[in-house]
Amino acid sequence: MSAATSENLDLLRSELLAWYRSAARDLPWRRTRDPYAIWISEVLLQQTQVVTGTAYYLRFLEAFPTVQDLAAAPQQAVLKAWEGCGYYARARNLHRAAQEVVVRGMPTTYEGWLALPGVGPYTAAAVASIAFAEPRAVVDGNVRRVLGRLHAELQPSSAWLQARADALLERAAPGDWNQAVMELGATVCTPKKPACTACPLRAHCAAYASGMPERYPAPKARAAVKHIRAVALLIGDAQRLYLERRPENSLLGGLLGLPLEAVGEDEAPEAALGRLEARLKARRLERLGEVRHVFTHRRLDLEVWRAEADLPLTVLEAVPVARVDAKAVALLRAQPGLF
DNA sequence: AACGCGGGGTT
DNA sequence: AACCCAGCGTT
Repeated sequence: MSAATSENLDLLRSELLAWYRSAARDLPWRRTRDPYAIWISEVLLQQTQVVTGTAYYLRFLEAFPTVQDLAAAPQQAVLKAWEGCGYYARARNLHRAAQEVVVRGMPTTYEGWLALPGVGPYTAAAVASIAFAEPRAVVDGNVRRVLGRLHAELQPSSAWLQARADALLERAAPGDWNQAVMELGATVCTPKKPACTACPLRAHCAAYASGMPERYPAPKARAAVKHIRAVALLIGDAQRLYLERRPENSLLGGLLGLPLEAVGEDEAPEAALGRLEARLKARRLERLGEVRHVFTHRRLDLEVWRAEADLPLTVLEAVPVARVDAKAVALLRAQPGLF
């Protein structure tokens, strides 16, 4: 009954592939063989669910149909196309990588892809297998769950996972195989209430045999969400605002956004507000309100003030703006009698 | 090895 | 509110 017995491997592979070929969702990146398009899809889907990533994929490819288009675009335009999708370092790395590809040519191997910025083991294996039929096993969150359950492993290490994935890989059809395992994890072998009765692998699955498939693998421990406070100044109006580039290695680093000042532990917001005014030579007008925004790893309570200062304004529509900034700007539009 | 990173979906 | 999502780069 275990997937570890080698006599079952051929059967397991053919059963999963047959299931995939009949049950696979019709996703846009499965309708192309263009390595560029497949690469874009894989980067977009890093820590982003398929349903969300699909819209961005179509929008991004429309804006930048070829790697030459992407390489030639200003970084600002690339970030604009990425707006709202999060993890903006992905967009910056993608842009840099496109410029490398235009100079040196598109990689055709796992090692070649791995050398590009923003391409790690997962993405390199995905592109190499799907676009170039190289036998490389992917390991992502879906694969982790499927393999963890197949072997009833509570805490699969990344080395263990890669070894199991390598051993299972259908080398004759690596692209379909990799997608098949992920598809199973996304649609059948789900985190909660897995649809084991619909699973082509249940006869091989140790977690299913245990009667409690949901227990495998155990949830990863997560860091507690930190609560932080900051003040922001809105200088300008809802169309044109003063924005500054946040330092790299900070929250929303490298992105244009409202000028912010962190409120220290045991500090009054007033103190941070004073620092912000001094730095920008700005004068506060009125307090517009407070915005609460939850990131993955922290919760930001942002006190928003309208202010005046002699600073260059940016047309908001032309630049990418993170959600938390958009929320703050929305306070302007909600303010009665201002405009 | 652990942490930081954004937003959104599901339960 | 907890947990997860077609991870990667930095430290």
